[in-house]
Amino acid sequence: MRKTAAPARRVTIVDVARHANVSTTAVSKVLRNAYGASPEMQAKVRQAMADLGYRPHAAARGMRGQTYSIGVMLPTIRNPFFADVLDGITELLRDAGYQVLIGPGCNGQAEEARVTETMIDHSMDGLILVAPVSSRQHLDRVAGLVPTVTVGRHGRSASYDSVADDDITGARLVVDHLVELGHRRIAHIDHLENDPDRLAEMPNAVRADGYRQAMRAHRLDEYIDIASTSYTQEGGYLGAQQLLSRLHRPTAIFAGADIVAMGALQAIAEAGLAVPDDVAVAGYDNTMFAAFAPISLTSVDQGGRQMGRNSARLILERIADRTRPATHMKLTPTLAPRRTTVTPTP
Amino acid sequence: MRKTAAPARRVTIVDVARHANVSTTAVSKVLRNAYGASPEMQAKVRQAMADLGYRPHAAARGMRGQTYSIGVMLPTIRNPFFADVLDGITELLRDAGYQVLIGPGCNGQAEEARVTETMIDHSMDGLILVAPVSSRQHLDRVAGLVPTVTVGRHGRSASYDSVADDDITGARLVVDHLVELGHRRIAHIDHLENDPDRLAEMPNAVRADGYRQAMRAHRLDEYIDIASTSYTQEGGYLGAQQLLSRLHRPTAIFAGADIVAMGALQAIAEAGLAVPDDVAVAGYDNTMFAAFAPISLTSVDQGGRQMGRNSARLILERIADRTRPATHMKLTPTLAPRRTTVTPTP
DNA sequence: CTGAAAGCGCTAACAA
DNA sequence: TTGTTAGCGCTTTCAG
Repeated sequence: MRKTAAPARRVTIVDVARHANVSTTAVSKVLRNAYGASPEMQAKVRQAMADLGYRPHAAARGMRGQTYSIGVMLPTIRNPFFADVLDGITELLRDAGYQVLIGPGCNGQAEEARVTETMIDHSMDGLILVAPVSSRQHLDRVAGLVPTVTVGRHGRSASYDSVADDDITGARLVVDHLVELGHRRIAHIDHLENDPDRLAEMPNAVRADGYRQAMRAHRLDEYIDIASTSYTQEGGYLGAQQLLSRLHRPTAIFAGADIVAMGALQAIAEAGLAVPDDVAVAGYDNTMFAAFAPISLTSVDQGGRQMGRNSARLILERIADRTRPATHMKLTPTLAPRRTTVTPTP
Repeated sequence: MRKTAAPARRVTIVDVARHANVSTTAVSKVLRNAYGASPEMQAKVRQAMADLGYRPHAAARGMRGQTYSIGVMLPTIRNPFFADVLDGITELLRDAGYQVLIGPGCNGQAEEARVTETMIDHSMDGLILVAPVSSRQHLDRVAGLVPTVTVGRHGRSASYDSVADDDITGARLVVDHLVELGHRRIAHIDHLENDPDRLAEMPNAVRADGYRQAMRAHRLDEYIDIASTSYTQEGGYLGAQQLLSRLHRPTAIFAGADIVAMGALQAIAEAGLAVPDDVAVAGYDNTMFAAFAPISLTSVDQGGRQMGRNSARLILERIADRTRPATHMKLTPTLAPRRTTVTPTP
């Protein structure tokens, strides 16, 4: 009764064609909804596909045409903000009949190159790169090989589309809010950045710039104080420790991301200080954890889900028309004030 | 000067072969470190590959041989526990020269089937399925097509390997701990499960069983109380609300996962109750957020990273030998007691 | 509207 | 040890 250990040959278009008494070309056409297949033929072929449980082999399709799959690179899956972005992406692509595969967390250019190459090697039809740290040169090379969209990053390249948040405004929202509450010693925790490209294009760098601009606008130049660590929980912890050990410690800390604020809160708690009375804290991204009651973190909402949806739309457009000029979207953030800056009035 | 919009043809083994004055077979052999290539030939070919910036086309390789890539399916990227598992997986596979692609969050069997099919369609060499909810039938079918390892799930199939946590022991650790602290009304928040397969195999169901067993062992049968919602933050929130509205409300809540405990803490805070004095809380997974000071959640550590590493090792073994008998590993968890159950003695 | 045939980049038999 | 050849499953000319 049982087949031998032979790994169960796949159903191919040849099988479908035979079953439906048509040519493989016909099957291929139906599969792609291509022009040149009568309704009867369509019906016959679809029936045969259903009967045989046929599934197109993406790898094989990729050798000549499209694979109908999109690669998404996320910097890390530990930052819940990226989950929001991903939700937006999959929501839209799923409905469009595209499959989504994710490249795993990466730190630095080498890792990113590995991930992008892997996706190209798998003949993905398009790439969505979330907050990539690679050089413009690398991004342009990738975009030359496959339609590409960046999310979060600010550069306006001619070879790929982008969706970004207006981080200057986002930082200003936080500083304005804190100043209004009476703070002057407002410090910032940043993701350390040296590369000149990234200094101009990465969201963290732009946020730091926005912070500086806003402080100056309030004539608080002398209180500008940035701890450069990294956009991780540990980075926030170490950054806050630095800031708290200043001769005059800040009364408010603006962390560049919610996950950074998490670490900062940890350091503040360990130092025996109270939030927001001793030190107020604000984050960025308005993730689930910011809204989480025991934390209740003031944060900037950049609409991650919407950014994801937009990037998906852009990649589909670019796949449809590779020659259309690059589109660059910039979304306006809003502030969600919570308990880490505002003491609730009873 | 510039090339036309032609999408830059890829470097293939034909190019490499021509450049090195050898056959394509020779190049293929070098690429695979296969037997039958002299050192000089190896050197020549490798040089040519470097000169031309050659990269193997995974999709094409997949049509005849291996793609050297593994698909990892995660139930969701919102649960930080899965990040630990993923870290263990990538750490090991990267060193083994394998690429890793991740299937995006899925809820329910239909979504899981989509993801597994997608990975099979991309000719992945192996699949690591983390806490899959699919039927055994589906898993066996998948495992028949491609080497497969499950993580977290308990069933001992003959067709795929598995790595699981001893969830019975884990639940007992929590109950013992709470009983020792004087608790009797210990309630549990579970992930609702109806399917008989999953009732026996899913970690959540086994944890609930372990909870019941441990309560009975302490002669606390009458206090057994389970709120069945889901393993999400919202599930924890709703589950805790249910439990807190009981006529006699529990003095301790054992949440089936840290992320569930997060939601429970939110509900408790909103109810104006204190942790751990009014209600003690324990979670499962010992994620970063359990260790996070403002939360400081008592939790069971099942060693996610180690589970990931083990699953990666198993998949490599199975790729190397498809006929070897299935291996099933079970790891023993430990308890990490923290402030949500134990008031620090000053 | 339909189908035969060539070929995508690679690997696996087989021959030399 | 090396090279020749025939596909893998699909799409794409190009005839019918």
